[in-house]
Amino acid sequence: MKLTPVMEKYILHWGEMGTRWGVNRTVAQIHALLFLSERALNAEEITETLGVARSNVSTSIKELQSWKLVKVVHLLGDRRDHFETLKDPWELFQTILEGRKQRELDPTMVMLRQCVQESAEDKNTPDSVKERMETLTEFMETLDRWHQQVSVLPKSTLLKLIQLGSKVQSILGKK
Amino acid sequence: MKLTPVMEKYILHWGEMGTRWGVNRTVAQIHALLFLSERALNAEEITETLGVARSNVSTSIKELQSWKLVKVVHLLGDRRDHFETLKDPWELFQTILEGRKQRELDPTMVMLRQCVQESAEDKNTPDSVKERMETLTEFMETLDRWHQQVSVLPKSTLLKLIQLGSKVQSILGKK
DNA sequence: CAATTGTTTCTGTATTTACAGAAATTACCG
DNA sequence: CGGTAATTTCTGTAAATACAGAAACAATTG
Repeated sequence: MKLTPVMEKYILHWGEMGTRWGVNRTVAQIHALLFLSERALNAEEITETLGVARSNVSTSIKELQSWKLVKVVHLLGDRRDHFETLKDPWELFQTILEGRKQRELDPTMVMLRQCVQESAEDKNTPDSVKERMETLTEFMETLDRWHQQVSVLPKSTLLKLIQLGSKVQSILGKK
Repeated sequence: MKLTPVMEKYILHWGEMGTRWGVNRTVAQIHALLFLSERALNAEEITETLGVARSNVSTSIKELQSWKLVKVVHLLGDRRDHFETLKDPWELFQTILEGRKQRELDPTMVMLRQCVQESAEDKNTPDSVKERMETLTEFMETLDRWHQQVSVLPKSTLLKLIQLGSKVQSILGKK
């Protein structure tokens, strides 16, 4: 696939940011490429366009699939896998948020619950520590419940909520 | 500072997760330690408790300060800096969110605006690509405005909003 | 204005992560 | 059931990151 300078700029930047987002450069670059591409691309095309090893593309796509950001499609008369990504920014955002929650929050919530449990019958751990762990656990669980409920709302509702901005305050006040 | 097994577990886990959160182990461990600690700790105490090099503590604290997660306090009759962190989960969450936005979103928004500008008078870049970049830019700017407005709302309002969960839908409907 | 105490920056090493190229595996076709 | 195309896994190397210990720097006090 041929890239114009702007496209190249976009892909390179996305790649740089990838490391900050918790994925490696190639993973992020592939995502950027697929995001800009009008059609699904096969591994070979990705390899050539980005100038990375074929194996690297394979591994990176698996990673993107684990994030549910890329899916396979097939074209009639072509044996090769073709890949495409979500094009809608909102869906993209939700998917990434979900992935990050799973990787960055869920394990901690498990650990916190264990800590709260274990510390219950623990005479040595100061009460202040126990309390702090409990407060944090509860906060994260509240946040989690909120996320669960909100994530299933229709996109239009969420968009409305976001457009509302700080005006939610008045609406909440009335409640 | 003496650690009980639960505290150790918490700190070690926090350290492991740190890498996923975009900071290194020591940075995250120090944050965990300060979060559990009842009083502000000096660098020496942190060094001993965590068993890391003094210099490492110094660098890590600077990093935590750049996140606005740690601040210095002084005790009467003690020349040494003492460090403490936010204890309120909600404030913690907001601060981390703010830091991540700055590091992970703001640079991309700058880049996107440039791309949109540059592609305006660009004959080679396909329209579909331009449109996709524009849509993404607008989405991120909407999200950004929302964040700006919401971040200044009082904690109580936000907590109310979160407790509400999917019930916002009915309230929005009425609007 | 030495001596002491506290803090930061520098330097080299160890660890981790990313990735290319080769080898192996799998799927498909005549 | 060979043969070929497509994909994945393996292996070694390169690059990036984390960190200890040393050196340098700064501030405070008698």
